Amino acid sequence: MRDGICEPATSALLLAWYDRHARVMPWRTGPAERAEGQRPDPYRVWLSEVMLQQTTVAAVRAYFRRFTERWPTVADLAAAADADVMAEWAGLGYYARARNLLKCARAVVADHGGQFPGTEAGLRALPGIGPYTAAAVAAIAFDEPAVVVDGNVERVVSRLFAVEAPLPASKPALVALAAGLTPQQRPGDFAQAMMDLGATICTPRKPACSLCPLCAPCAARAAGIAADLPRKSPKPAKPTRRGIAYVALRADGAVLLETRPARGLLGGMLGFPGSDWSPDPAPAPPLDARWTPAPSAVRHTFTHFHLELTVHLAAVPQDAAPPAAASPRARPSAPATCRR
DNA sequence: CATCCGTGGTA
DNA sequence: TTACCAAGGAT
Repeated sequence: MRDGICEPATSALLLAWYDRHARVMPWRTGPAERAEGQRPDPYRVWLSEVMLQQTTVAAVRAYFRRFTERWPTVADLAAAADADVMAEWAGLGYYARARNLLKCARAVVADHGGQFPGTEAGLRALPGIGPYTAAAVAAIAFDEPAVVVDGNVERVVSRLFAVEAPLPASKPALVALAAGLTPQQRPGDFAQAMMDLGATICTPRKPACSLCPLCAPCAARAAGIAADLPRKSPKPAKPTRRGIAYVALRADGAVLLETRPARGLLGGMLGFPGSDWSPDPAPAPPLDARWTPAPSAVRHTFTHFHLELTVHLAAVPQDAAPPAAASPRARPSAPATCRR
């Protein structure tokens, strides 16, 4: 962060708006607490920022509450069993975040005496903390004037300065422009204000420019192209993969699940045994039984491909056991019933 | 640089 | 129904 090139007028406009319109969220400290000089808890800020990576506030709220109730401190989380954390994260997506969450908590306890590093560089060195999260935690929890750039900030800045070059190539230019806006005072509030603005007013489609505190200085608004920015380079189309999932039902209600390999797609999560996912999957039943295919397939779309799963069902006896190597790397789970 | 990695909401 | 989008990081 360099000093001397900020734009006080714009950041002041935004902070004044934030003081009136900041959204209330469980990981934020209220104005009253801050008036008494309290800083946000770095553990809660970090946890919320990791959960919020590519994930909406609405989806995160319940998960954040459950995590902080079950593991109130980073030391509590560091002492948790892997399977408990993965199970608590189930449904939130991007499961590498949960694996790195545990690694990070354990590194904070083992290498930093249970206290999060207070600098951007120190945070950046921890697992699962990249440029965005390091800057966000440094600014919000430690009052460091770090340059916080997420998807919201990219959008706000590209419009404010009418940057027409497409993402992702324009990212460095947008970061430089954001650096010029970032104030030395209240950098954490500024960062959250930019993100609140992007989430509620400077939205991807139909931005509410008439309500925007930065309407006056906004170049895209003046040029009538706010809704067209930021431009983005076209993305390749998603291919379709197919597969077979085997659901073995026991009379007592238990279902056969396996723990997936620790890395890769859905790594470390529980799942049904199944075939590979490819254009032409080979059948791979986990045990001998009278498998009956379900009439219609289950469709799901991941980040980069469509999946069409055919479900095969079978009732199995109480003492049924899959061969030790039913699946090359996955391992059978203890008998389980699904919660969701 | 590009690619891989979920899920739910929305137009 | 489809495509895009959301407080990204690791490799």
